[in-house]
Amino acid sequence: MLAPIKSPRKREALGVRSERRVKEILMVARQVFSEQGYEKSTVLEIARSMDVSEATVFSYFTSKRDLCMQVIKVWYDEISSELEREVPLIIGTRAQLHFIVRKHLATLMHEGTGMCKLVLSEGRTVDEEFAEMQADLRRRYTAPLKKVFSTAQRSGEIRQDMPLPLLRDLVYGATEHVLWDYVVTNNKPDIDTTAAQLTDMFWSSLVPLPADLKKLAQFHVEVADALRRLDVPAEGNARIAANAR
Amino acid sequence: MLAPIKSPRKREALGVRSERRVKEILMVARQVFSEQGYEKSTVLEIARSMDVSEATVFSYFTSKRDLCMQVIKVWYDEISSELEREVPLIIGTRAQLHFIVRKHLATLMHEGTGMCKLVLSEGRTVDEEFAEMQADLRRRYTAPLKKVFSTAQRSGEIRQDMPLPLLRDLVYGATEHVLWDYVVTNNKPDIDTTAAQLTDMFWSSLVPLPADLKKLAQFHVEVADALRRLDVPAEGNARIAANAR
Amino acid sequence: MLAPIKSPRKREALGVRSERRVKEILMVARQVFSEQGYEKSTVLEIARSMDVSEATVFSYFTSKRDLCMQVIKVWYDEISSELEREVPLIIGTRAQLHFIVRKHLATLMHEGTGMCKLVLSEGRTVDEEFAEMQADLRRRYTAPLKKVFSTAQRSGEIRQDMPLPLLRDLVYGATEHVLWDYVVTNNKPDIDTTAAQLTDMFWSSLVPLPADLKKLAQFHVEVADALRRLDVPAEGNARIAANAR
Amino acid sequence: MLAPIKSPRKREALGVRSERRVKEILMVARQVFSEQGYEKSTVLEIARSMDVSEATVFSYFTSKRDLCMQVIKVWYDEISSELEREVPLIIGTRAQLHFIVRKHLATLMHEGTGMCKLVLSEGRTVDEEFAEMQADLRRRYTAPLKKVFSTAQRSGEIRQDMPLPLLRDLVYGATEHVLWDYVVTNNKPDIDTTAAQLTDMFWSSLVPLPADLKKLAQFHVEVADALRRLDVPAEGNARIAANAR
DNA sequence: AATGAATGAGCATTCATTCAT
DNA sequence: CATGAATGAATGCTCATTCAT
Repeated sequence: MLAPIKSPRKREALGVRSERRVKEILMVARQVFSEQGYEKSTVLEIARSMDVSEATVFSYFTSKRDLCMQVIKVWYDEISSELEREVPLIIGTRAQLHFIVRKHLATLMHEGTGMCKLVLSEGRTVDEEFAEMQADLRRRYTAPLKKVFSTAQRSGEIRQDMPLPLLRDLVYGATEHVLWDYVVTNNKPDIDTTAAQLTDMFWSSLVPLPADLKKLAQFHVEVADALRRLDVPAEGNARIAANAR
Repeated sequence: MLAPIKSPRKREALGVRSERRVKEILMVARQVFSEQGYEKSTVLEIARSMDVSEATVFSYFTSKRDLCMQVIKVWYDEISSELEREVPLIIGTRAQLHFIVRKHLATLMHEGTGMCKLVLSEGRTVDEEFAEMQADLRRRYTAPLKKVFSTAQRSGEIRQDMPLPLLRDLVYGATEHVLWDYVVTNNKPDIDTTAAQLTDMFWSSLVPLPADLKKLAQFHVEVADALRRLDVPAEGNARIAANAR
Repeated sequence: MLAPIKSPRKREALGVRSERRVKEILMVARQVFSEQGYEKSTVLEIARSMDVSEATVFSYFTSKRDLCMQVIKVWYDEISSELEREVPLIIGTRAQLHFIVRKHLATLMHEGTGMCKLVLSEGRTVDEEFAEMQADLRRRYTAPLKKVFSTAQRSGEIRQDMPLPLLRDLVYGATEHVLWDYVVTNNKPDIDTTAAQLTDMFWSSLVPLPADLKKLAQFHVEVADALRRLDVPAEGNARIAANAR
Repeated sequence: MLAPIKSPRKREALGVRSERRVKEILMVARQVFSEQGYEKSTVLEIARSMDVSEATVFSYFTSKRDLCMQVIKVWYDEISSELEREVPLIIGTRAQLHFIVRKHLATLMHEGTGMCKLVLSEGRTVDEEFAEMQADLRRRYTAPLKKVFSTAQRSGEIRQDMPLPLLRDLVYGATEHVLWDYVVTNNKPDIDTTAAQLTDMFWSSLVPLPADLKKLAQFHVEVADALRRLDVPAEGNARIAANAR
């Protein structure tokens, strides 16, 4: 099932000079793709941006899609490596979660809305052929968080009644939604604040609620509800609720 | 005398037959767009799928983009209407949240991965010109949840220290990430289970965690007392655990 | 060789009401064609301008080209009729020439650059099939001038050593070139002045120069030339030349 | 960041091979355009006529209109250059006029009715965007005649009571009307005869008609006298006819 | 190693024209 | 008589991709 990669003979014999070229092209391509999006970018434009002919680009990458995927791959590889190196240095599940969330936000926002779009949206469109590669990249990228979570689950630090993928969806979904908001509205949120708030909420979701507290909270909700139904302003309750964090 | 915008063929005063046609085209277009994505779909294919000429399609919609936007708009309008009608019938914030999450999951998964892709990914790509319309649709669509949350915040039922947009990002982000997982892996998760789990986690994030749990206990005692005075037997024993952050 | 006119059965049985319709359409079409030019005009626009469907237009005219040709024909017929009626009322060859030139200028400039363009340029483009009709219209249109000239030639009032068509080319060519200038630059020249000037020049060309005067003029030219070659400023000659009308 | 105008493929740094191609395309395009007219010609046909793909043509010219304009421009440039070089070599205003008229006739008739149509009719239609360029070409093309006339006017050799543009309209208008006749009737007139006749008529229009012919006679007498004093025998008998308006 | 040149395959969009009702 | 609806047939233009040099 592996995409039958048209083995580019040329790629084999790449010397040092060539490696540099590849990186150069990837850099420019990242720039162009993230500015215009995949469909609107043209190989010509990429080539021209580095004073090279289209043909040259095609001698290093088999296709436009290939090039785009490499761009995305580079991005994922970079941040994945960093995560793999840095996360283990953090102590404490919550702190690790916070670190990952913050990093995700920060990295994607760093280059403006461009990479956001590319990784979050365009990357998704670019064809089935690369679906597997995408999945692999994504898997590696989310592995650190997954590891954090599975360890924490095993130790009972976080709730065990939720499937791991769902926890991942919670974290990345919410975080990326924030990023997408940024893309659409172009309002750059404060990274630190947002990361803290997100982590806070995630943590609330993750932490195992002791049965009693849970019951208590539920009770609180129900009473408040009942009061509301009686048209009695539940001022008192509201005040109780208003002092968290 | 300014360049007279050549209005598309007819479009006004649609007869009954025409209305049917419009709907027919929208249906087929939804199908095609959701299967292939916007860029890879061609108007020709849409036309052929309904044994009609390309020109016919263009006599009902001014452009390919117009058509696609209408498709997306119809989808949003439908589900938005339903939400606006149904959510108020639900009693209780948590139940409303659950309803919305479940509905979101169910609706988008209902037609296979197609509409997921279209709404979640393509919908995001299709051009600046429609950005505003997209935003409007989205705004209306998320309005019910927003209202639920803002009401609940005002009453103190959910925490007030989180900005509304972030709460929305939490809910829609996580939910849509689950959906996207479905798109990528093609593993359809169980809707009810997932909705329940997500809601559970969201609720944990949303519920106000009183910093001073003693206050909560005190509240319990007082309410129990009050109830006793009303001859209503109160249940629930408040043993307080101290692990909330 | 006559263009096999697709006999429009409909046209035969046209009642009075229909005649009115035909005229109505022709009016609107003239408007549209002259504003936008043939290629850029659409039947749809013409139809809409009179709140009728495209199909209706086509039930009165076999094709867009037909319609355009009718528009041009109407224009030619109108002005031809007028010329045929009015020219004979004028007395004197020169006055008749002046009248025709002035009328040509005035009529074509009357409706702005639109009809100029249509009659002078678009009319020429619209297809070989109608070439003959065009030629006929043109022939009838130029007939009055031709008659004036042939009469004057026979009587010896104007020179007989020039072929009639060339005289016609002289008059219409120059006049229409003036009109075209107007189309291009959009500077409307004064009709009376221009007509007078053109007629003046035409008349000089037409009038038979008595051999002696001709020789004299030629002599004048040669002497002036010779003087110039000697670098002697021919002030005297210039002064002599400067007092004509 | 303004919408970056996607420059057409190459176009800069044309190699030797390319230059040849450009000329080749221009030649074929001239052929096609002049045979069919702008609107009816298709780039495809031009491409096929030279066994090249449509895309190739578009890689040398940004658009169909661009191509057509280049064709027209080349024609104008060629003849303009020739005129600029040749006219100054001619001695005598009348001879220069004759030369220009003859050249205009000859050049346009040389390639059959094709270039006539293109330059005389299509050239006028092809869009506002190129209006200015057209005007420039035309200006340069008519400049030699204009110069001849303005010099002759200043020296008093031709009448000064007519605006230069009108003189130009007279000459080019009549000449082009002759050409258009050729286009319509396909009867090729004899170039030399026609040029001579036209020039003759033009000259009659241009020559200053002294209001007081006596002055002219007097001038003749004086010059004759002067000549006699130089022992140069003067010919020409001044018998003055009185029919100049 | 680099590229100039060429192109195949598309693709959205327009409109005159037809015809059943 | 009028027309709503449908469409066939073009057409200009774009770009990823190939390949000889």
